[in-house]
Amino acid sequence: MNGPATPPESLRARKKAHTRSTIQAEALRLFLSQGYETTTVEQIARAAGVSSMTFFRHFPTKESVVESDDYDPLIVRLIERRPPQEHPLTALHHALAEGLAAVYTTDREALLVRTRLILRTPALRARLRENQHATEQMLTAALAARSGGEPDLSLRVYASAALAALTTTLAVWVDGDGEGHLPALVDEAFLALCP
Amino acid sequence: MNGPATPPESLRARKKAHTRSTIQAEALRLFLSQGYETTTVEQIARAAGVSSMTFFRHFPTKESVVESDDYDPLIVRLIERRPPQEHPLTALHHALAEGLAAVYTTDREALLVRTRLILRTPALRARLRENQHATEQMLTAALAARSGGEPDLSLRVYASAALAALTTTLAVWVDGDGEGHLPALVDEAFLALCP
DNA sequence: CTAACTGTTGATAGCGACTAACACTTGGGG
DNA sequence: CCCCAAGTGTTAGTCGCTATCAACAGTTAG
Repeated sequence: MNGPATPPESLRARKKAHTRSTIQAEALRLFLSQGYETTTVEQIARAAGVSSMTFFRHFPTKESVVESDDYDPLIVRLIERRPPQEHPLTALHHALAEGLAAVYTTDREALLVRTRLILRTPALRARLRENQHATEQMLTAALAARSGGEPDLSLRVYASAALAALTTTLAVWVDGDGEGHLPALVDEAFLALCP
Repeated sequence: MNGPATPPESLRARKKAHTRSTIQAEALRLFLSQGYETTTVEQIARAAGVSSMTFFRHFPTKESVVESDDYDPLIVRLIERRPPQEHPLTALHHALAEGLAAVYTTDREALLVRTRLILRTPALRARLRENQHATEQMLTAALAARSGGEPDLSLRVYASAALAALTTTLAVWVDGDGEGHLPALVDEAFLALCP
């Protein structure tokens, strides 16, 4: 049942991956050049040389085409690596800062462009918050596992507040057109939250 | 331009208000009995004895029919009443707690039912988060006005973190089917955030 | 090497949220 | 009493998204 009869190197898989990335690239290009709302799925599909049907076969919704890859597992691992007696907010601070720093140093420009698009498009912003809801529960679980306690109200508050602080920091960074040093802004945000 | 030629007591205005509240009531009833996604605007309109067009004349979207009335002005006023030297998070804590307590004591059951519906419906949750984005900016501005400072990163972090904590508290309250004492939960949440 | 199998795609049809254009009814003011 | 405008219904349309069916190409078994 689960045995992959087609190894990931097969021609079929490569073709599929190519179609997918073409759609994603064309979508981003169109969104940035003419706006998200005014771009139709039909246009994206045409630009990628496929039919609208194929678009939805690769992406469940129009919004999902611009979603970031899942950093959740990375963050969870970073949290579990923090010392157990460390305050939850401090642990979140360091784990999130570390994870973001990795993206910042390698993909700064892409991060700026995509974050700007997301934060300035209501539909994408809503989707982002929805993803954060899932991330929040992962963070809560990771915090509970680290300290050996239960995922109670305080841990959930820490997780949601930390994500809110991170998003706000990204918003400030984008508002300043990426002028400031993002890691420093993150530190400033968490410094305010847990002095 | 803005002069209300028709006083709010006119028959026309009363009819309009009546239609609006009928739509809202029927929508809520249908959402609770058969779910949000599976309820169509057409059904709501029929149940309210109007056409689908009329629905959209009163509410811009299907989601907006279940939106809470705007508590933002109330909260802003409560914030401005806090002593200027008080820590921003503490000021937000008391202002939000006070505002919520008013609703809690008078409309506890309605608050529970509506919050449950919103938090368990992805589309409504997204809309809630989108509203919070606007609320966040109002809170930031109110904090800045109170302290006479600028709406900088730290104030924005406080506002977003406080709203996240409040939402998380409501989620925990709803998960426990409204068993706990909501104001106590709010205090517990903010106690964790600013000890 | 061929035949059966499986995954990717396209065309068509359709639903539901939402909008625009036009005509009709009705309450309110002169 | 009559004209205006607010409120509504009808119709037709766009767009996101889904379901169904058929065609075709890559993969694998015999």
